[in-house]
Amino acid sequence: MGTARGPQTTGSDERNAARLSARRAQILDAATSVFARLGYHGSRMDDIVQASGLSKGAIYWYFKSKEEIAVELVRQLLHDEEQSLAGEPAAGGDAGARLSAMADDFSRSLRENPSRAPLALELLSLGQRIPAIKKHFTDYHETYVALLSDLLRAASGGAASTQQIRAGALALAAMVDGWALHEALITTPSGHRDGLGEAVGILVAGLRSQV
Amino acid sequence: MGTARGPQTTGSDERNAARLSARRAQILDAATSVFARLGYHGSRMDDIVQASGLSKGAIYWYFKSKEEIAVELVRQLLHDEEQSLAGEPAAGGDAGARLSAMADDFSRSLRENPSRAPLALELLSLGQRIPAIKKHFTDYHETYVALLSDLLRAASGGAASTQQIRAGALALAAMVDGWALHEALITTPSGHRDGLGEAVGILVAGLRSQV
Amino acid sequence: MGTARGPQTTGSDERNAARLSARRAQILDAATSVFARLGYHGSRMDDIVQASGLSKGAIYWYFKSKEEIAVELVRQLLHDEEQSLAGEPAAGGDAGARLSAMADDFSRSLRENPSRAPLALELLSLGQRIPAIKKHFTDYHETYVALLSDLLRAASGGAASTQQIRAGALALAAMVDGWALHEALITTPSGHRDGLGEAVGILVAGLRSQV
Amino acid sequence: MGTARGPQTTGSDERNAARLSARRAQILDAATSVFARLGYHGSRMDDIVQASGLSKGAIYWYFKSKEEIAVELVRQLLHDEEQSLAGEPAAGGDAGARLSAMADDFSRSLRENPSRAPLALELLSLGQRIPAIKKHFTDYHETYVALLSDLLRAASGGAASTQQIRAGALALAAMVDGWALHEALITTPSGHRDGLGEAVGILVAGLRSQV
DNA sequence: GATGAATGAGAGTTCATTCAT
DNA sequence: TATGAATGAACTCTCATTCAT
Repeated sequence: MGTARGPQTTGSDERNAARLSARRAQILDAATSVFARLGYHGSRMDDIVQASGLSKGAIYWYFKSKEEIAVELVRQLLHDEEQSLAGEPAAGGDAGARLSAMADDFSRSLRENPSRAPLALELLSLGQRIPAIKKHFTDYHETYVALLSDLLRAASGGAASTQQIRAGALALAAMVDGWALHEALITTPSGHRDGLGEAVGILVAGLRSQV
Repeated sequence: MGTARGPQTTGSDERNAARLSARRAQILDAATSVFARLGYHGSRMDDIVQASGLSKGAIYWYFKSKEEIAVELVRQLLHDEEQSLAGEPAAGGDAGARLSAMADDFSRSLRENPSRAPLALELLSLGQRIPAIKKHFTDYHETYVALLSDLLRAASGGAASTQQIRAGALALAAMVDGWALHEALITTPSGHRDGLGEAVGILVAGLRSQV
Repeated sequence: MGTARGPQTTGSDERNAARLSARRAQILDAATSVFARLGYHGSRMDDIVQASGLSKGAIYWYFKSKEEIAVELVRQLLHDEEQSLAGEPAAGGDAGARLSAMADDFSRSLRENPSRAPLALELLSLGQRIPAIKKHFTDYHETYVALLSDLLRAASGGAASTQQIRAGALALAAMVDGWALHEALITTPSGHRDGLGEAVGILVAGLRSQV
Repeated sequence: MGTARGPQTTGSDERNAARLSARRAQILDAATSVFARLGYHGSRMDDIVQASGLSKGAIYWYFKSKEEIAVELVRQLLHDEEQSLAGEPAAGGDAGARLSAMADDFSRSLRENPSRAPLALELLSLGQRIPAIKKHFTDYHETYVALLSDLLRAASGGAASTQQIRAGALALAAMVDGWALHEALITTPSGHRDGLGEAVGILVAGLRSQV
């Protein structure tokens, strides 16, 4: 009688599961481009409907609200980010060089995907009102800072104190997010590309020089 | 003369000018606290009405739209910020120490005024859809980076190249804004207060150590 | 497909088309009575909502604005009017008698539908600010004058010049609309019903008597 | 103590009376042009304020509401009209010719003062919701029809019945107002100027030809 | 008398969400 | 499952009117 209120896992063979995640991905893709273009508050559900090629009802079948779409979007973006972070330390080699490389990678990805920074800023500011989003960012931040700490410790060659390592890691994390923020918001004719890796190098050198 | 829309500048003696700016300040103060608490999109004009103690009509007498309030708010905040920046270089002394001091000041002000970072993040993200706001941030950024460059040049004792100086200044600016962003968004039980000044010191040391 | 705004024409079988025009008719009927009663500017969307038995959202699903409702109302009223005009000349017989009959019909319809003249006046005056409405009236007027010219030519038995025919047709059209206007606006205790047909007869006689 | 609620006649010497009517005229002039341009509902009190060169308070000192301005405007326009009508019959001569002349005068005045017809239509439609305006139009109409009846009686040379005279007069009045209405609303490339006088001539001829 | 800042009820419109089919 | 028509609370902004000065 009653119609269930979301995607059914009951009696779900693999077909169902596949469709389910395909649909959700379809919706999240649409939301990604729409949010990046119009911002969360500037986007109407109808925009997502149109961009996804699905119907309004379908959207609400797979997500219970606009907010839930944003939350899931953040979860997925940060999950992917953590995945690629997880691959990082596996690669051996000079820690300082790896930090610089990570910075350059990040810098390049901002340039290659121009909607990334704007979207991130949009979602970041959403975090202030949506606890689930805030939690995801906080969790990711923790992981990220831990990784940076490890790399900084290795890169500083034992010259820096634990407190300095922590300060450096927090500063690096802030620098990276701040860089993205400026990328999204500041229009510079000259452009400030490619300086991030260099800055990381300088900071590492500073840590190393501590007596 | 005719009363068209908004406060009259015609025949304005000092009384009028005083009332005008008092009213605008009253409204901007209200908007500041409301935006900080609820966010721009979460704030209704009625919230500002209530917080200001004025009537709806009065708000629209002094500002033509909600957006204009936000723009003026940003303009004023950044104007004040530039003013206090302008006082900085006047003080002589060690440039490196001054940079650290600025960082600590900033860090402390975030702590003492807990709504500052959230409000900033909110307004920052507005900049993506409101060109006038974006322009204000861009202009401020330019000034800020120029100041940081001067200080870094002095602090590095000639050891760093122009390019390194620039990268460092951009990195510092990013670090500061990113720090505020994390302050607004990341809930850490331990807290990461007071690390900013230290991080700046490390970065300066790094610049100095460049051969 | 996407649900953007307004009823879908995509995949519309007859059911859909039927519902669509039923709903629009429902809204236009409501608007007709509300506009007649309160005038366009005196009517609130909520009045139409209430009169239609639909919700506010439904109204805006079928019409994008209050103005569009008025435009469509005019379009439909004049379309119907043209339809009944089109039937006129088909009937043979004495042209003069037919003109008088048309006048009497018009006169009677004003009496039988007391809200017709007030509504017409309301919409007429809207035409001054809404170009689409003005266009509809202009087009209708052209058709109407052409028909009157044909009838007058036939009725005058060749006695009148082309210029006189045209002047007479314009005068007749003006007389008819002016009659409605007075019906809507002038409160005469005696009433001036039934004089229109007679007046038309006099004018025709005048045309015939031209040497 | 208490401030009176309108222009004072107390202690009024002629100076006061003169100022009073000058001010009211100033306001009515402004309202005339503003209403003609924007329509009654499209005009804001601020528009009248601006056009009059007075202050908002002054407007409300001389008129108690926007509606009262419209009412007084109609009263004055129709009063002037009646005045010039009153001069008409004084001039002797052929009644038919005089009717045609009146029509031509009217036609010319519409052409020379292009805002007249639009303004009239606007005020006419206001009459439907503002009883005082309706009353003014009704009274004027009565006077006008009486005059037309007199002229038609004289012009018809006794050939027409009282009923025919009355129908003719009502028809003429309708024709004239309808003509103005079309002037305001219908955009014809060819233009239909100068046909009104001719049409009146035809109608008179028709009355004369009645046996 | 005159000014224009201030009021606040209410207008048209939007849009996240629901639900009959 | 899927659709898109329907809902209605809530929004920003307007503007006739008032009143302290």
